[in-house]
Amino acid sequence: MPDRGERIIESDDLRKVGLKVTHPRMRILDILSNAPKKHMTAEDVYRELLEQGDDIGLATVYRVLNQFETAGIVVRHHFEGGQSVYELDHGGHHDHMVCVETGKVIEFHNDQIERLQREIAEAHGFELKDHSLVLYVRPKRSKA
Amino acid sequence: MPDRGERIIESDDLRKVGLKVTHPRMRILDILSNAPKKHMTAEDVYRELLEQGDDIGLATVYRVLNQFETAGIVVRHHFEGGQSVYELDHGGHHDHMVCVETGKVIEFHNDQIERLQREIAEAHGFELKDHSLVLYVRPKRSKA
DNA sequence: TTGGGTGCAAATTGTTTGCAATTGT
DNA sequence: ACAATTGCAAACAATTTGCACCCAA
Repeated sequence: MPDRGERIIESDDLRKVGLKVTHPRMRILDILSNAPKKHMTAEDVYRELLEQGDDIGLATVYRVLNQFETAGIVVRHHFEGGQSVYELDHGGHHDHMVCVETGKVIEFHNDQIERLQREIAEAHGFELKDHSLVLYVRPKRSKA
Repeated sequence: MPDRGERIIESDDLRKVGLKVTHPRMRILDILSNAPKKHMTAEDVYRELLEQGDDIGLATVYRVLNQFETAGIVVRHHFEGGQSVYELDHGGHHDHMVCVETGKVIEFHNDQIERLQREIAEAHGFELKDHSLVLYVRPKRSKA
């Protein structure tokens, strides 16, 4: 099976963006790559590190995540509820759907919506630089 | 000209939702109704109150805005950049476009996008409860 | 009168930063 | 060796909360 853009990020990717290959950075990359949840808060990552026996400070987690964001290795999202959530940036842009009951995050992409957004911005004399779309959903009731 | 849903919110609206008609609440409603910016942060409202000579605490502004949100009198948005912004809820739903250069906020509504969102949620076995769409734009360059 | 409302200061929450010690290269 | 990186604690920013006093109903 051809890998669908799920390329694993490794040491070279860090060097490439001018970041030294340190233990904390590699561990955080590993967590982000292998964790069951693709979208994690800084605290999530921190707790996971502790559980795996790594003694890395929360401040470092924040610093590293910021550097990764700047380097384009992770994307930061601001869903409702204060904390930022981070996810590895595998390239393909997508939007999110958050289940308000389970908290589960589903990714999706819709070309038509993307195009409409661009058109709307244009129509108002603007150029679309970026956007944020989050659908808050709940499981379709069987009959309730 | 028929008023296009720009109904002014008054004392009765507060009583209706079980909130006493107090000076701070009325003043904040007034600011929200007559301010040049329709989208304000708690600090924006607070500063405006001070400028108008009202001596109302910042904590009260936050408390009142929260009560208003719960009561459905205002809507709270989380654009990029920490602070929450509030705007009077005049009923009609709309999304936002934020100019990353001037900070200006433009409202828009697009039925097609609304419909697509509902369809996407359905297609994933969910029911759309709410959504948040913000376009980050910049003035279309003349030639730069 | 009286329970909700307010101001102020102190407490929280999420995140950033200063600095001395540590570590990749 | 030397600059980059980390850990820890202190600093921050936005928002919330405890409590004694105050005011709308």
